[in-house]
Amino acid sequence: MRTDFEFLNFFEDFYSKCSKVSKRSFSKGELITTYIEKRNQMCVLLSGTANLIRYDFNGNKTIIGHFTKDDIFGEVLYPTNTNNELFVEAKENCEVLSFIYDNLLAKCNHKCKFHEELTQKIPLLIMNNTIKLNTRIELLTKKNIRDKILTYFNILSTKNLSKTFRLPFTLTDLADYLSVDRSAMMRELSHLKQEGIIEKKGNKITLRIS
Amino acid sequence: MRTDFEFLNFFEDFYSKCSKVSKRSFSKGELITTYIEKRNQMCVLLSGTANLIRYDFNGNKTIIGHFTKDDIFGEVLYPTNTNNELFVEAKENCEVLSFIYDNLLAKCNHKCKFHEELTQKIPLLIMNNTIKLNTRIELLTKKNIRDKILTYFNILSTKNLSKTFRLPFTLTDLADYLSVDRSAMMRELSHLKQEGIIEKKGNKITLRIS
DNA sequence: AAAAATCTGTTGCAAATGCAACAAATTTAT
DNA sequence: ATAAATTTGTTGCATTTGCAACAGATTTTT
Repeated sequence: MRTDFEFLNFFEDFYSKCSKVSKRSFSKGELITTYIEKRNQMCVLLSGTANLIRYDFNGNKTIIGHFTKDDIFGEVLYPTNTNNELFVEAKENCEVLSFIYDNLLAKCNHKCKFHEELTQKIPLLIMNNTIKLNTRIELLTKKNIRDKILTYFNILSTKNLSKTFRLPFTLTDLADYLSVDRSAMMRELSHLKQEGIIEKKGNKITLRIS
Repeated sequence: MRTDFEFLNFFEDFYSKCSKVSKRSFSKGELITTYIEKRNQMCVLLSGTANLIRYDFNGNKTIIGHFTKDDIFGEVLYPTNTNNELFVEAKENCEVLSFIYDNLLAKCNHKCKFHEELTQKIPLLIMNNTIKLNTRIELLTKKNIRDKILTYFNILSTKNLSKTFRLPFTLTDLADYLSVDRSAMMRELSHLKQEGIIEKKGNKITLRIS
């Protein structure tokens, strides 16, 4: 459970007072929203985890995004010029705030405090989202699996101020996140272990060489 | 030259009136900024093009980002937890607006109109940036070069409302953008031409099959 | 507590990709 | 107008990767 951004907690208290924002709960496996309709929807994930999933023409499933607390998603953040079908699916039970972005920016007829605060916080939310996207791009642009893994581990290590850290993903999800074949990633992890570059016990990793 | 976002033109008129924002010009090849210092800098590219470049431990150069008019960049948008050296380099002559993000949000002591408008427009700028990043991620998560190329061409085709469109990159830059080896991409382009899926004359591409 | 589902770990093999190196074409600088 | 630099296009080869198919371990559900 992440605790680095607590600023969203006020949602709990105020959400019911604003007519332009709705809060809903979803059970594991449920469809939260699609990116098919063009309506400028934006969502904020208050709790739980969810995946942004793409099914391409061959029916291949890819996890393009993985959302946790305080993450934003919704078709307003996504270009409409791709022909894919995009779905957001609850991976665990979720609470989700959703609204139409343009409506939110227009002034709320109730002048509610919640509305005002949410509007103010949106840039920060988008900013955090941007940082996440940039991180992901940095990883995805690495040319081989080894570099993707090591770069990602370095990021976790730096974040945790320690050479030892806990993986926030299952290995299956990690392969999706790095957009590589799982077995190929496992093979590379084995090599890294054999070469003494990393140690791995359960989901605890230790970097032996920076 | 892009014309889809004209809202930044007002910068020309007002920038000199706000002490918190500076405007500078850079010649082709010049270093615009680095992402090394932590100071929450944000920049807006008013004209020209620039690249975000990473040099990794091996000295390999990768273009992680390509900026055109109205794009934003700066270390405030980028996580500080990677050990890379990141530079923004002018690819053509550029005009760049730069400011410290936190300072901008604090009220300008001159209450200038420019400051107010810029602050208001920032969410939109970040939003457009997010859309670009999401597009890039969608491309980068494709498993092979052919899919990356075809998806990218589909996006251009949809944007242009035509099966024929002009490549906004040189092929060398396109390979960087898709993060694949240039010669491997050229090989795949040849196959696509041979199979009649695309036609290519200069930088004009025509899709024969959607 | 048992059954079902998911995740981890491994391997052989075919296909895709990156790398290196080069020549021709095109663009930019002098 | 010529020289220099960059881009395009191609190929052979070694390496990396994805795919398929398992078995065992772990987690979740009933």
